[in-house]
Amino acid sequence: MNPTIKDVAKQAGVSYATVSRALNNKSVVKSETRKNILNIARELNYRPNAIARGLVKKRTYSIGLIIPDITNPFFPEVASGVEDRANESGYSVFLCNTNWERNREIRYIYLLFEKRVDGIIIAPVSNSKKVDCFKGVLNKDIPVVYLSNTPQDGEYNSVIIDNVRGAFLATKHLIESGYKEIGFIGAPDESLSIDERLEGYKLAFKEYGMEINNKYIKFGDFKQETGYKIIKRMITEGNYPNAILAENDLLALGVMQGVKDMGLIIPEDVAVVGFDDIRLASFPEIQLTTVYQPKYKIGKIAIEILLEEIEKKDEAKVNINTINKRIVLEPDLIIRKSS
Amino acid sequence: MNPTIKDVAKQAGVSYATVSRALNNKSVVKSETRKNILNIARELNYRPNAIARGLVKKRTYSIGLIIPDITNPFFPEVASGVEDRANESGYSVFLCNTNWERNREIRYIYLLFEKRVDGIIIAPVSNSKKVDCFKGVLNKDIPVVYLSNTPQDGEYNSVIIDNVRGAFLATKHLIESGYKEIGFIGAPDESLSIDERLEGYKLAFKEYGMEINNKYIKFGDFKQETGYKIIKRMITEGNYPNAILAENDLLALGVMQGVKDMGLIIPEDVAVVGFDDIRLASFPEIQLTTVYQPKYKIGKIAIEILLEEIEKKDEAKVNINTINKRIVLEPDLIIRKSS
DNA sequence: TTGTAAGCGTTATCAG
DNA sequence: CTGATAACGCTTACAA
Repeated sequence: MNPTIKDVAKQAGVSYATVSRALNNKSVVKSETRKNILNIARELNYRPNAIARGLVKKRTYSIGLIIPDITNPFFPEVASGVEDRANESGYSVFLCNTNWERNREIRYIYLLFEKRVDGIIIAPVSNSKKVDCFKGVLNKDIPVVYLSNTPQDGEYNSVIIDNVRGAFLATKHLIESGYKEIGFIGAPDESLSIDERLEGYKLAFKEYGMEINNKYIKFGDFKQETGYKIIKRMITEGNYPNAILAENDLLALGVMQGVKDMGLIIPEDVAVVGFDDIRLASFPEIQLTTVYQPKYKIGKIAIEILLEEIEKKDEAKVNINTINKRIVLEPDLIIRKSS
Repeated sequence: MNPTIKDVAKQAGVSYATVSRALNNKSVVKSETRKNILNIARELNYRPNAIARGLVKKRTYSIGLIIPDITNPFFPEVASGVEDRANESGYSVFLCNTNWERNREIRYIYLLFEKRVDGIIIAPVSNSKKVDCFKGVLNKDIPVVYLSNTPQDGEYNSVIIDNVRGAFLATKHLIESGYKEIGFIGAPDESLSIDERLEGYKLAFKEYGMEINNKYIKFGDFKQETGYKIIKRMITEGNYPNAILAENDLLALGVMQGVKDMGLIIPEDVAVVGFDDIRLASFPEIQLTTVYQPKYKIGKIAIEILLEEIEKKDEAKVNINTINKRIVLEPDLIIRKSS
C-alpha cells in the first residue's frame, strides 16, 4: 500500500496532524521537525492522497471540459488553451467528448458533478433555450462557462465570438464579390450558433436588398461528409447556388471537395466560405476563405473566467449572485482563394 | 449544500447504511424501503459523492491520458478511441497534454498518481530506455499502457504499430519507384519510435544494397513548420534528395509545402512520404503517401487493456506479476500522389 | 432485513 | 509549537 501521512508520522515520531501541517507549510511548525518530516516523506516516497484532501476541502482541483467532438480540429485548439492554463494553476481537466449526443452530454454533466469537479467548461451540443435540461445540475453551485450556445434565459458566463457579425461579414464579402445566389449549409437549427450565423447571413441579404432563396439553405450536421453530400446532390439536381457559406470549415471543406468532384471550379463556378479557420483552411492547396476564431484564446479566456469564479465562490462561502461575464470576441474574415 | 446520504436517510427514516445499500442495489433491502429511498433520493436531487466513495473503495473510475500534443491530428483520434470506450465503462479521462515537455510529463504522472487514477495511458515524449524517470511512480501499483516509446528494460503493456516495418515499407516503395536519393526527417533521436522508423529506413537501403547518405538525414521536432524549414534550407543550399520519408504526416506536409514554395514539383522533383495517415493526408488536394496507423483503434485497444488490468488488480488484491501485453499492429502503406 | 460503528486519508479546531 | 480528535461522505463488516 502507498504510505500515508500516518506512516510518515510514525517514522518521524510526531502526530499526523503535525505532518499535515509540515507538508502544507501551514501555520507554525518548528523548522527542525519540518525538515525531518519532509525528509522522511521523501524517503518513503510519500504522495498525498488528493481524494482524501478533496473530501475534506470540498475542492478537487479538477474541472470538466465538455465538447462535442475532439476530432474536429476546432476543439483540440480550444482544449489546448484550457489545459495549458488549468495545468498552470494546478488543475486537471476531464475530457468529455459527447460525440454530438445530447444524452451523453447530460450524463457527463451528472458524472462531473458526482466527481465534484470545481467547475465546468461546456460547448453544448444544442441550444439550451429550447431544451434546457442543464438546470438542476449546472448553475446549482458549480461554476460554469459556456463556449457557445449559451442558454438565453438568464445570466451565464460565456465566451463566444460574434456569430452574427461573422456570418454577416462573410456574406457581405460574397455579395460584394458579385455572387448573386448564395447558399447556406449548417447543422440543424437546434443549435444557437447556427441561428446566429443564419441571422448574420440574412442580415447581409437585407442590407443589400436581396431576396433569400430558401432552397439554397440546407441543414445536416457538422461533418465534412455532410457538406460533400449536400453540395453534390444540389449540383446533380442542377439546382445550386454560385456561392456557399458553410457553418464551419469542415463542412466547407466537404463542399469544396464536392464541387471539385463534380468537375466545377472554385471560386469561378462556386465560391465557398467557412467558419473557424482551422489550420487546414490556410493550406496552400486549400485556401479556404473563412471567419477566423481565436480558438486557443477562447479556451484560455474560458478557463480564466472559470478559475476566477471558483476562487470567488471559495472566498464567499455563500454563493453570491455574481455578475456573469459574457465575453464576445470579434470575428475576422480571412479572404483566401476559395471566394 | 448538496444533500448527502444522511439527508436521504433522515427523510426516509432509516439508517444511512440502508440508504447506501439501496442506492447500490446491493445485498438485501426490502423492496418497499428501497423504493421509498429511491424516491426520496430523487426528490432531494441526491447525487452520490464520488470522492467519498473513491476514498473508501480505493477506486476512482478515472484514468489519465498523457499525450504530447492534442493539436496534432493523430492524438485526437486516439483520444477519441480511449474516451469512447472509457465512458462506456463508466470511467472519466483526465486529458494531460505535455506539449512535448518532459518535465510536464513527469509532473503529470505524479499528479495523476495523487489523484489516485485507476490507470494511465501514456504516449511518452521520449524514450524511457534512455531517461527512465517513470520508475517509482509508474509500475508501482498502478496499471499503465504505453502507446509508443515503451521502455525497453522490462515488460510493459503497450500498443504500437510496427514502426520498423512501416518505415521499411515506405522506403522500399520509394526505392522501387526509382528514387535514388531518399532523405529522412524526424524528431531528435531521444524518441524510440524514431529510432525504429530510422531502422526500417536503413533496413530497406540495406536490402537493396544502397548506400545511406547521412547528409540527407535531418532531425528537428514533430511540427509542420519544421518540415517546411528543413526542406527549404536543403533546397536553397542546392543539396537535397529526390525523395523524403518524414517521421509523421505533419512533418511531411511541411515538406510538401516547402518543396512547392521553392518552385519544385511533387513527386517529380521531390517525392514525399509521411507516417500516420491523418485525415488531411487523403485530401484530394494533398494526396500524401503515408504509413497508415489505426488511430482510433490504437486508443480503443489501449483502454481495453487498461480496463482489463484494472479489473485484474482489483480482484487479486495482491499485485500479481501479470504477463504484460504487447500489441503490435501491422502498418499499411497507403500510396497516393505525393510519391 | 436493518442498524451500529469502524475506517478510508486528509484537514481543521481545540486544547495544551 | 504540537497532539487529540472531530469532521468530510461514503462502504462494509459485524451485530441485532
